[in-house]
Amino acid sequence: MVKQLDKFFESYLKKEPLFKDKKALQDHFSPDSIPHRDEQIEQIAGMLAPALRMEKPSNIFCYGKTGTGKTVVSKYVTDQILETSKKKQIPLRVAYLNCKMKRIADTEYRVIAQLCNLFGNEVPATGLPTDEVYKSFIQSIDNEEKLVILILDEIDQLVEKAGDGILYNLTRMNSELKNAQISILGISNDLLFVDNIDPRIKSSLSEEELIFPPYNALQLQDILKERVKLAIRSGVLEKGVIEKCAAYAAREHGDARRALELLRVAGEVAERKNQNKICIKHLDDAEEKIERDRIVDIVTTQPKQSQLALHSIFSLNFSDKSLFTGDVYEIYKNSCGKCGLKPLTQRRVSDIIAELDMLGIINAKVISKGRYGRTREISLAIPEGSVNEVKEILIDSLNL
DNA sequence: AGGTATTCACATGAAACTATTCTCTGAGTTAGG
DNA sequence: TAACTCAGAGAATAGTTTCATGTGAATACCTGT
Repeated sequence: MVKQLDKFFESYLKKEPLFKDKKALQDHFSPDSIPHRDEQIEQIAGMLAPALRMEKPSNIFCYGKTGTGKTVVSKYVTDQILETSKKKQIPLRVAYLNCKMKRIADTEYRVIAQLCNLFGNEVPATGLPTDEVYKSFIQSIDNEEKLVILILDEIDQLVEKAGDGILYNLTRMNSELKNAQISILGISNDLLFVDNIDPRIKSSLSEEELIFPPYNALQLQDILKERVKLAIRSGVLEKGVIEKCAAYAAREHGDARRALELLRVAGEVAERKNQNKICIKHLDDAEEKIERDRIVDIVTTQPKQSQLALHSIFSLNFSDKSLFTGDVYEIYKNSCGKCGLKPLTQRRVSDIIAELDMLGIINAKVISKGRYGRTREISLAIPEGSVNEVKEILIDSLNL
């Protein structure tokens, strides 16, 4: 056994790796060139350029679906402008904040606290009144004349969770600042986002708007080719893989991130299977694996109560009859005792079911059964193959 | 038959509560001068 | 007297509970032919 393993590792090392630099296919990689986004780059650059003359740039707002290059472009442009400003000794600062980061920057307090920390003013994670943190933030940037460009990524998530008060306060902050000035560059995945915020905020926040259209298959190919050059050893890719990969991703509203992930996972699959080529078949495997991983990840990270609710749904799903909230709640209540959880109210379970629907684990559609009331019709939304795996996870985690 | 009214079984919203984590403050305590 | 400790008051936040209100269409109930 040991000898075999020994051999395995040795042959692993001897083998030519498929990847040259896997980083180039990963999420946070910032490429040197961004194909098919010249227009947006130019526009943002133009909008931010006044900063180099110490004039406050307009607030900018970028929309576009996921994986259309909003973040990459923003980072790229701000990096460049930062470099220039350094050369010319212009006091310009850029702060990037992803508002989706759980427990880091997803509430008003935490966003401001993060900003404080970014500007070197340590602020505790809790215990302080919010306006105290604002004061601290103002103090930390207003000590000298400078411009601050604030990139708020996934700003829609933030507003959804914490309301639009932050945006109001941030836009208003400029009038309180004596020396420094803040410009906001908001990035949103939700195209309808601005319609739901206070018009006053809207007008001050999106003085300039920018739309990132989805990539089409050809453009995705260009992006992939670009990255493949950096990431994968030449000759490893079978012909047609890039095309297929781009086609897959184009089908899903032109998401470049998805395309890159798909290619990376395909490579990993091929590597694990000990093959020296990445071929089209691996793409299918990759797609499956990504989906499976996503589900497993979601399920394992759910809180116990949600897991139990999910388990109840699973145990009822055998019968082909449609499944309603009431049924699930009954089973749920009964199972609570078994694994020592305090049963929640139906109100809460109803919300949990809605959450599970949002996560794409189940389908829960609100229907009216006329005389027999209104409820959610629930069914599973995960592929047959994963059902058992998920069940195992649930049983394990709830020790049923 | 055709039209209106009921009614069910939850959905959906808002507000209030609970528990946890953490800061700040000031009273009381301690140790050293 | 300065330094330290420790309890209590406040905050932020997540996760719920409580209370109130909303809702779509299958039935029940009329109505007039």
